Amino acid sequence: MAAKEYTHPKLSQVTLNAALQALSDPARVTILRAVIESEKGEISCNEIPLQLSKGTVSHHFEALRDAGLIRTRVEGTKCLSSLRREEFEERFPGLLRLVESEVV
Amino acid sequence: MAAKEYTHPKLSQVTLNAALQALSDPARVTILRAVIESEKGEISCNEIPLQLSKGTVSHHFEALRDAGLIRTRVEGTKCLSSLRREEFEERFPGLLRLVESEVV
DNA sequence: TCAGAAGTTTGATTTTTATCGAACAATGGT
DNA sequence: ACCATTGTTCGATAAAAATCAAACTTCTGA
Repeated sequence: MAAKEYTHPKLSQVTLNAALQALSDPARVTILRAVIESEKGEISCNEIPLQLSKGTVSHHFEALRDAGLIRTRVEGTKCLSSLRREEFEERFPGLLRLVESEVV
Repeated sequence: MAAKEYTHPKLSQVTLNAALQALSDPARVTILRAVIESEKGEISCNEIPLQLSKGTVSHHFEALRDAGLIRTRVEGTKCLSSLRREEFEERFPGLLRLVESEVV
């Protein structure tokens, strides 16, 4: 779908707790990494390597959005998400790095 | 009580997910900050400024211990917990700083 | 104009986590 | 020896989060 206008919080409105909460779910970290590693810096919902229903994936994207981690824009019938790297980094320095560097 | 010997994981055994999970609960963050700010670097369970039952507080301490955030030792009839700052910092650089610096 | 694709939303279910109160165990002081 | 203090553990309950399936919306392309 589309015509949906996504809302993105200012990073100043995001609490550390909300950020940690969002990052403490393995599925969301997988999604976030997929976003980060996507070729064009943008990825659509159904490109995620997870065995989860559409609804669930949609919820996880919303959670990441609400935590200020990603931004989403509509493009035709799909919606593309990308990392809000600079803003998030400024708000919570070093946190993204942990998620990105962690191998285990 | 005592005679209980607490087990502390090696930091290498702690996953980022477990650490974030442990830190994503407000009560545990409150406890952790109390540990950090305690005069002698050690604090006992019932010195925590929270309206939670003994059992619940005990569980939270266990969670922090399992996440490699604190170490606990027995001293007479009480048990004293302190921050595993260096080890945790080495494993997850910058994470503690966020918890400590966050005002909101 | 119609079918298919892409997400969202809703309602229900399951799983996980937090919480409490009570029973229990070890210690220290009296 | 007691008993109060300090935590732990257990069983039950409640609250929160994840998940799915199905219905729905919007867009695109035939």
